[in-house]
Amino acid sequence: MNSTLAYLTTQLDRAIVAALGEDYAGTDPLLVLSSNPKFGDYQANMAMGLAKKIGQQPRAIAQSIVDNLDVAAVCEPPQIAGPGFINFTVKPSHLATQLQAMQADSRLGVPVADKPQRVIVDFSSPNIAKEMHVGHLRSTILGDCIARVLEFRGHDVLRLNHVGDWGTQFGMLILYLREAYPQALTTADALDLGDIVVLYQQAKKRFDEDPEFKEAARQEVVKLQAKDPESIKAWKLLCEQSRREFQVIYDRLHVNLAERGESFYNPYLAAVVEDLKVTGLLVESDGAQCVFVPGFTNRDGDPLPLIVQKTDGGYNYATTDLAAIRYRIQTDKAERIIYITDAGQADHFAQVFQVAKSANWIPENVEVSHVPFGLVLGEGGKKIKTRDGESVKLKELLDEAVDRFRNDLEARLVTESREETPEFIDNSANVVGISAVKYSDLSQNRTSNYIFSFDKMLALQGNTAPYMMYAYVRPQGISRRGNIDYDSLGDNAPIIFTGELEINLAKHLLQLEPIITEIERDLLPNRLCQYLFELSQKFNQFYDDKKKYPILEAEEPLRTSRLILCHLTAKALKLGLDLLGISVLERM
RNA sequence: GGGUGAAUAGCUCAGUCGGAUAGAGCAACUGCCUUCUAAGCAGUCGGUCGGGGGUUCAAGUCCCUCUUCACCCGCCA
Repeated sequence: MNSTLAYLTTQLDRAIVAALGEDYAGTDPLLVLSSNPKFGDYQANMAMGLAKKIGQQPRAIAQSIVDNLDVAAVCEPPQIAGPGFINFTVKPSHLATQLQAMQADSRLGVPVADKPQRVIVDFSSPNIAKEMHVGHLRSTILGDCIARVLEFRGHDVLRLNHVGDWGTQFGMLILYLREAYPQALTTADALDLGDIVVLYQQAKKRFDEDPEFKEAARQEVVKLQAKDPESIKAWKLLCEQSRREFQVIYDRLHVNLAERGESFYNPYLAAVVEDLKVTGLLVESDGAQCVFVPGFTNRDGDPLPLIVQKTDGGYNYATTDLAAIRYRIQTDKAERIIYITDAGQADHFAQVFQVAKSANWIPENVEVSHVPFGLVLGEGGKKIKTRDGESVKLKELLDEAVDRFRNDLEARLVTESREETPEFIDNSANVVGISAVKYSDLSQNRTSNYIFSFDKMLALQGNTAPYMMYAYVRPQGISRRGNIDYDSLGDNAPIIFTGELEINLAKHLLQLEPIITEIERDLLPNRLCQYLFELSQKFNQFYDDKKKYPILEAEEPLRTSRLILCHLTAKALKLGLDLLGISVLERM
């Protein structure tokens, strides 16, 4: 908790006891950030709720609490307003003290978690023998951001890529390749991944239409599961080729994660079914081994099973997910497991978690959560597709963002008569293009569907990556222009406020810590984006009023004070963007 | 049919534990560069928070109901 908030909570608790008696000790003061700056910085809302209980007017209750309240070390005298709100305004002297502490702290006042946890973030998870497409974007970007926030807070994070590298799909692909292009099964890189994807689609069509092919594909899966050397060799070739292609994308996105695909859990699948049998949860239904848990029904209203072993003896993804939960808890010692997949899988995960709980596989101290996200849609809210109706490849989407920004930049350089090297243009386009794609996704509440728009994400104004990156470039420009080494400004220089815009900026800087701990809990990166956007706006307002707030031209000690505000803003923006997985540029 | 989620300004979206007069950005219009990058800033315009009921001192937020949309619903993942 933010130290100001903690202080006010403590003092309010004392005042409540002094005013209303020991019975009211521990009453939640309902202390929150003010809804409107004109009401100050914080407001306590408990007086209205206490009114009926105590039988007094809420304003009278608020008054008696304020009469017993001592917050003079931090705040101006509290004000009672409206029906009984208690409003607090933080003293500039306290802001200055806190900013100095922030300046002296390499973590900008964001402490390491009290109890670091072993956390697994399961994200990205593309399928082998398919190309990464727009559908993998959100999981990859959100997962990376969430992992970064947890890592920054000192948690021991294991980032896992649960790739689809097993199952029915491989039977049909291997079978089809044997007919259509047998070299692909024995020779590395005999086909481009793109061709394999096309062949996969043909195989899938055949699988759906031709019962004989379907049965033969099942036999191929059996061979693969039985570790038939030829099948295993083909499987490994396909996985290796896909893995290299995925890595190209991850490198471009600066995303790190460890591949641990579905096949990893194969040795543990039989035990899952066996243990479910022992616990008495396993039921045979239409030849399949199932678990029924309450609350899940099918379209006829009958109980919906979680099938853990198919009629043909094979296992499916539910079995793999159960085995993965067990492995992650028992072997990886995870205390928090986070699955970042689309909202369409919510029912599946709810069911899998429920089964795991029923089987007592999830101890009290372990939290398992599905972090769902909405679909990526094209403009107009329709499914995003190419002209041919195919899903858009991630590579092409990133290329287009980079190209569009490069064109914008080059046009701007011409109109501004600026000369920049090809390396500068190239690097800027790459960093801004990729950042724009990431930021536009992260800046929306992940739970809703997201309309993908190059024009909006690359816009130079508004809540976009370019705007934020530009806000960072400005304080960096000041340090260059003034030959200032921000790091040698020292930790003890006085912070002086001469106006409202400076104070607004200072107050916002100090909200970094509560925002980050909030995201650690709620896993909603858009809150961080909102914070950074507002920080950028507040800095720009301060920066823009050159007459009232000169920086390099100011007299000491004001000059150093303002340079510290610039430095803190730059550091907060850089840290915040880094937690989003976005790099900054020193010059744009 | 059942389940889940959504519906807020012309468009794209925020809205924290229920708190004061519902906020941004875009678009449209108006101002501001001799001076740290104007990729910026200031301002104007724009709302029955899908409809109806309820709970509450207080509802965009909680409950019920209706409408519309999206996604999911036995051996794919």
